[in-house]
Amino acid sequence: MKEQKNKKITSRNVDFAKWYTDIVRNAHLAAYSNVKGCMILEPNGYAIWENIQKILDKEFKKLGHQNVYMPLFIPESLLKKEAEHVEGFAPEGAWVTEGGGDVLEEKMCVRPTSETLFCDYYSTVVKSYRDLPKLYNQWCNVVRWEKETRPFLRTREFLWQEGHTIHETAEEAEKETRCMLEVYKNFFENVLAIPVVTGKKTEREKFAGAEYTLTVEALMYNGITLQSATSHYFGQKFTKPFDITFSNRNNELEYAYQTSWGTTTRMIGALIMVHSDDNGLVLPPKIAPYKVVIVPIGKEERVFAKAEEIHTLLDRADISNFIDLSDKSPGYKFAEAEMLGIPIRLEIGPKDLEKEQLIVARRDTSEKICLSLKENVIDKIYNLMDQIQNNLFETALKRNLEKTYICKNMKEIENVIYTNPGYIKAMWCGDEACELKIKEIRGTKSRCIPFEEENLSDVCVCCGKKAKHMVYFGIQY
RNA sequence: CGGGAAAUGGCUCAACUUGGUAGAGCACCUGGUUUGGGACCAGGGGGUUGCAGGUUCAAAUCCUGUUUUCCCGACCA
Repeated sequence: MKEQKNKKITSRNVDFAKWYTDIVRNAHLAAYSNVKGCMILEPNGYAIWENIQKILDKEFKKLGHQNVYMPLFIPESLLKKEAEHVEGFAPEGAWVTEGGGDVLEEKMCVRPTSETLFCDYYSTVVKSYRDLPKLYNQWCNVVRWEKETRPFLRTREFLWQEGHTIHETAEEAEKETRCMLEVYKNFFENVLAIPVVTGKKTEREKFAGAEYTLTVEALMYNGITLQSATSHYFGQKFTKPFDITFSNRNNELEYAYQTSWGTTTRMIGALIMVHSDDNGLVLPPKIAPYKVVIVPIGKEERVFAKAEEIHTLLDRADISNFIDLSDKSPGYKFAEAEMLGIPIRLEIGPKDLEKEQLIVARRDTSEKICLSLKENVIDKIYNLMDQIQNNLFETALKRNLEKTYICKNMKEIENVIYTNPGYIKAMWCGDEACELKIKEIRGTKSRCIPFEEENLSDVCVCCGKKAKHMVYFGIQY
C-alpha cells in the first residue's frame, strides 16, 4: 500500500492528549486565542453546539421551561450571600474592579454561575404559591479562572445552559432535580450516543451550596471519566439567605424550594474522546451538522447532475448535506470528510452512473457499500444513520463495560488506575477520610453513588469498616 | 499555582551552540493537465522570528521580564 501523504494527526493510542488537540484543530472545531483558556469556537464546533442547543432546548420547553437572560456581572455582596457557595467559587473568580476609568465602589464578579442572580430576582417576584413554580433556563457564557486549561474540557470561559427553578414544595423541587437528570441522560445516550452512569455525588463532590447533586458521568476512550451534566437540589439553602418567601396555601410565609441544572460545551470534548479515531472526528448522525457529504468523481456534467439530484432529494427529506465541489482529488475529499466526522459519504462517478448506483461509505466502520438508485435512497440513508447511531452507542457501551472494574482493596484500585484506568466500582463507608485516601492514588475521585447500588462486599474498600454505599470511582478531566 | 518543555509565513520544521540582510516541505494564488483513498507540471504571493526591554556597530541567535501553548502535579464543569 502506498504510504499516506499529509498524514495529519497523532495516533490515539500513541499520544491521546496530542490526538485530542489534533482533532480539535484539524476538524476546525476551535482555535486558540490570545487569552489563556478562552477559545475561538470555529464554525464546525459552533454548529455542533447549535445542534445541542436546539435539541436540549426543545426538551426543556416540552417540560414547561422558559428561557431568560441574566446579567453578566454579580456584585460582590450578592455573591457572598450564601456562604458555602461563595467559598466554593472564590478561588476561580474573575473580578471587574474598574469601569469607565473609575474604580468601582463595589467590585463585580463575572458570573461563574448564576444562582445568586436568579435568587435575587426570585426574591422580588415570588409572593404567593400562585407564582410558583418558576421554571427558567438561560443559555449563556460563564467564567471560571481555571489554572490548567484544555479546549472544550476545561476553559476559563465556556458556553452552557443553566436551569434555575423554584417550587412550592420540596417534593416538587426534588422531582424536578431528578427529571432534569433524566433529560440529560437521555440526551447523552440517545443523541450523543454516549452511555453514561448516573447517580448522586458524595458530600465532598457536590455543588457548592447544594443539598445534593445528581450527576451524569461519561467514560472516555482512554478510561478517564468526565462529569458531563449535573442537576442540583438546593432545598431552602439559597431561598433563606436570599429571603425568597411566598404565602403558602395556609396563608403562612414559607421559604421556597429550588433546583439548578446545567451542561456545557464540554460535551463536544466528550464527543471527540468517546467516538473519534485516528482519521479524525466521528459524530453521531443525530448531532452532526452535516449528515451526508456527496463527492462527485471526475468532471462529467452528468455526474454533477446526478449529484445535484441526490442533494435535492436529501434536502427534501431534511437530511442536511452538501456536495464537495472543491477542486481536490477524490482521495483528498474522502480524507477531509472523515476528518470532519461526517457520518455518511456518497461517492458518485461515471462507473456508478452506468450501474445506476451510488457508493455509500460509513464514517464509523469505514465500510463501503453499493446502493442501487432503483431502491428508495432516502429510506436507506435514514436506515444507515440509525445503524451508525446505534453502532456508536453500542461500541462505547461495550468499551465502558470492559473498562469497569470491581475493586475490593486499595491495591486493586492502584493496579487498575495505573495500568488500565476506567470506572472502579467499590464499597465505601461514607467517611470523607477514605475518599481523600483514595484520591492519593493519581487523583482518583468518587464519581457518584449510583441509583441502583450493588452489594459488592460488606466492608469499605479503604478502611475495612462497615460499608454504606457502592461508589463509582475514577480519574477525571 | 508548583515542576518541566516550547513559541520562526496557515502547518511541520531549519538557521541559534560560535551574533553579520531568515530557508525548505506542505498549504495558498494563477494557468494548464488530471480525478474511484490525501494528483502532476509551470509560474507566483506571503515572515520586522509571540510580545516588551536590555547588551552590541549589528540580535531569530546572548541577557531580563512577560504572554500563550503542551506535559506532570495541586484546584475545578
